[in-house]
Amino acid sequence: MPELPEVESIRLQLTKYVVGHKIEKTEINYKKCFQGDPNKLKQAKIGEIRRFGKAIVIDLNNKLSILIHVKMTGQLIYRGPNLSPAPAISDKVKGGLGGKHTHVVFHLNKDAKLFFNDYRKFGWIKVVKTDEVEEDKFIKNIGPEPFKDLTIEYFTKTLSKTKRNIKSVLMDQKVVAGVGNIYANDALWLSGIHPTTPAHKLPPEKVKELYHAIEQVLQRGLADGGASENSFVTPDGADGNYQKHFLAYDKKGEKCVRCGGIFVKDKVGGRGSVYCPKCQKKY
DNA sequence: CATCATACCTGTTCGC
DNA sequence: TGCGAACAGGTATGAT
Repeated sequence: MPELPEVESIRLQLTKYVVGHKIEKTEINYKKCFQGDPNKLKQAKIGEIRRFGKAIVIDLNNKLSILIHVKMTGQLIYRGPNLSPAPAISDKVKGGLGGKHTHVVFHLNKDAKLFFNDYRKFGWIKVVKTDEVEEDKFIKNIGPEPFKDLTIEYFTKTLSKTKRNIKSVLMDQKVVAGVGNIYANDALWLSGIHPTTPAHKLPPEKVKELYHAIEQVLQRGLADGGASENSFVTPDGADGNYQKHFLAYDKKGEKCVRCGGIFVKDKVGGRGSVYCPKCQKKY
């Protein structure tokens, strides 16, 4: 569920469902994904839910916070009285809730539960002091947030300083927080830029177009509640909708609606990249 | 220092 | 159909 719109959808739903609940017990079935002392969470009340790039932060009323990164296939799913009627669990939740891919269960008061599922086991949860969230090694490395502190000036300056291909730069969390493979593919298509273009070769007007394209595709993803192409589900257990509106991602072999070219898929920066070779220009 | 390749896992899809 | 290879939305780490 990984990118900004997906994680923000998680944050919004968690804010609706788990804020105010108390953690009664933390059940850990896969120790490697959990850092910190789960016993310290006992009886803590859940306060604000924050997001830093693709990371979720759950603040508790005992000066501790729970940091969560779902990586590619992690899922946070709430079942309890704040969700009624609860939608059916999507079949993307492999093994269901409490099955072999459920690594952590936060047992909350009022018979509620928050499940952490992750069949690929890349995701992690850690307990840190709320005061020290911003100093956390992972959080500290996250760059400016789109719609907040990502400015065109900073973006232009950063791109001018690197020779890496623009696709890798977009997915670099230090450059822009929250952009991953789907939205990088779509933003590059929207701005008509070839993914292997060296970042520093982009003319200023193209950088500007790309900047706006990033915000546009993220905005669309947010409006759709994220993309459920693979394993993403929202905490109510349902799917998002952005997968119905992909611009380039997952369109290999299909016709480009802008120029009629055929989308191709290459590996760029170690990841699959879909683009239209006819109208996405390399600089 | 900057950049690239690989590893971490398991489930699904692709190609012969 | 069957079976192995390649791949999947991310990031840390080690190599170059």
